[in-house]
Amino acid sequence: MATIQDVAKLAGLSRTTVSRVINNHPYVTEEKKRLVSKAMQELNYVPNSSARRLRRQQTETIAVYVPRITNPFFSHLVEVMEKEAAKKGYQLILCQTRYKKQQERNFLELLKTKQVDGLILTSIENDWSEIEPYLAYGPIVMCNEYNDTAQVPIVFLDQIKGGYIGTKHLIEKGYTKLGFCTGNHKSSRLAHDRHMGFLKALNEAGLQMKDEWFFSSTHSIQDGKSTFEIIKELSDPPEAIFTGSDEVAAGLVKAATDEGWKVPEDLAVIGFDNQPLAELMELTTVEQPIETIASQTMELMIESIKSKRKSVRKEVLLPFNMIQRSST
Amino acid sequence: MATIQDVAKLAGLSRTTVSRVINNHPYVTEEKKRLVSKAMQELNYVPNSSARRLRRQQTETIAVYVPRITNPFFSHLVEVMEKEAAKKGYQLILCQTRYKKQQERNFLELLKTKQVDGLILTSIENDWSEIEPYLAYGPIVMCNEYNDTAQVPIVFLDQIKGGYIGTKHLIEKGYTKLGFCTGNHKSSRLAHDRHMGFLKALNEAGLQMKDEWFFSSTHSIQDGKSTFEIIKELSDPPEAIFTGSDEVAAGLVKAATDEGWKVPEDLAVIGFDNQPLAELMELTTVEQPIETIASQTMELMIESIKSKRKSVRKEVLLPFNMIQRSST
DNA sequence: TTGTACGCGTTATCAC
DNA sequence: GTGATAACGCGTACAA
Repeated sequence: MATIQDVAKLAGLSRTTVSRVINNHPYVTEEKKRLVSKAMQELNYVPNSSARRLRRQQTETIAVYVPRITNPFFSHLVEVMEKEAAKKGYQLILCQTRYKKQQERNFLELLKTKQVDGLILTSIENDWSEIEPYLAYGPIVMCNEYNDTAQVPIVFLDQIKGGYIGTKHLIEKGYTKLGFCTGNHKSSRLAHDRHMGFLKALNEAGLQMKDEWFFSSTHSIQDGKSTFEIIKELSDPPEAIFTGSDEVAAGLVKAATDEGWKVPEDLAVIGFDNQPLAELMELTTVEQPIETIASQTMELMIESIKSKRKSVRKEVLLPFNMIQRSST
Repeated sequence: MATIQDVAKLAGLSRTTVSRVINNHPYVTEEKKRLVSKAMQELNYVPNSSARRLRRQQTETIAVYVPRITNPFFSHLVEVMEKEAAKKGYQLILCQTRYKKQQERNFLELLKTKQVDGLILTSIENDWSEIEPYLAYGPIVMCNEYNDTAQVPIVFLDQIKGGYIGTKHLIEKGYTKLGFCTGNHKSSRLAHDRHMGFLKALNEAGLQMKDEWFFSSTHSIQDGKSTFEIIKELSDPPEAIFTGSDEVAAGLVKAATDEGWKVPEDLAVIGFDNQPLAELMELTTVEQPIETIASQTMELMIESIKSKRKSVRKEVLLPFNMIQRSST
């Protein structure tokens, strides 16, 4: 492995000059530049990045926390982030917290041990108070998570609005008996907000909702199918369902059509996320602007790294899109 | 930021001793160990990983190349790899080649500049001759890609067999008119092999195939739907279709049932991968043992890093599973 | 415009 | 058992 020293020797110059050429410093004669370049080529030289990191005290690497990369929402987020990061010369380290507090805490050490310049959190398992101290070691940006007090940039969606516009859409289509499916209702701020939006739209329209039209702990395709099994037994079933997820919506539609129900005539369904599934099942869905969230987040991250200022709170609120297909 | 020097000073010992404690070297008195630990805690000290990397000449980081992380096959692969890597104290850098030669070549510099200890390739865009020279800088392991000559560990599936068992299944179910969908037929070894397996099963059963039952450049759900549009116009349509992808299979089934065809009575379809889509549409599919591929690959990678021997060829061949559902 | 010399934070080597 | 000291490879203040 050739070092900068070897290049210097071959070029008959000092290490300093070689370093200057590598880093495009001014005050180097064209002639010496050529000499250095030639020597570098000849020796197949590349700067050693570990040494650079130590010297410059930065790594050009960013850690991204996701619960699991197989979740299409997060993989899409990461896809765009990696692209944006690469464009600006940064690498991405993938950290899957697997919804575990301990796992998340382990990864925090990356920032402390200077293995990365910053942290992007797309989901948070621990209390903010656990994470806050690490701000001392480098910037943190939150993405798609919300916290009232954290003094960091936050890029997020107004999930109340998301619930609202989806529900409003159903109401405008003329449905009056609306059902609601949600995931982990109690713990998640996100699920809670969507529910608020749902209720707000209901209130505005003066609609009532039956308790038996509320379904919690629905996450998967299978959950959607099971939910339909319950619905079809109801004496007074809902006409339309707001689901917080395309998976659940897809399961509902599949089970319903298998049973001979017509969608949307017998049962309308609206999903969330606009995943490939939604296209397949022709689901109307509330689309989250994933590409924008991701690129904005990355931009704020790199900005924070470069500015080296104290972290400050900054909220970036992004809008949703309704994608209408044939399920409503 | 506290350094090892600060700890030494506070503990009233030398850097050497502190380093010994950190790295669990023998020959340190219990008493001094305690002293050092106390000082470390007090200063909230963590070893600087850049300095460590420079000194030890290794990074405990592995780069994983995938075309795009949003492809469920690759995200599943990466999910498991990250998990295995973390278990053994390694980080993963995500590199999306986006099916571009240039992009792939850019990432190769990671190995050369010592930013990672090794490379895992789950797809290859460039000729092997482009990549081979980088073996001088660190180990490379291939995963789900095949190459005849590369002197590296290769973990892969016998795609000929994959095509064969899927087709055999259709034949055993009694179908005799078999169609075939493939992606990028000409360039990809993988697609080519599956086709070979398909033909082998056909031959063994003494079956003939019509040219019009062969569909190339099919990748997406939409392609599956379009393929059905062609099939339904044929005067002599196939009874069953082998597709190289659950997406295509799902699109086919969706379009067919929408048109009032019964699956599998009017048209049987078999997918590939066992993605969530396959469960939703109740697709029979050929499952690739993704978790095994991923963990075996990671194991070989870490082994290669640790052994520091010259890279040698080693083939690990893994079997498929048939998952039978109601589409056949 | 170029070179000298020092430091980034660790760990390995060798003395004691 | 413990402690100087010298690398690891690079960048930069300062001097020339």
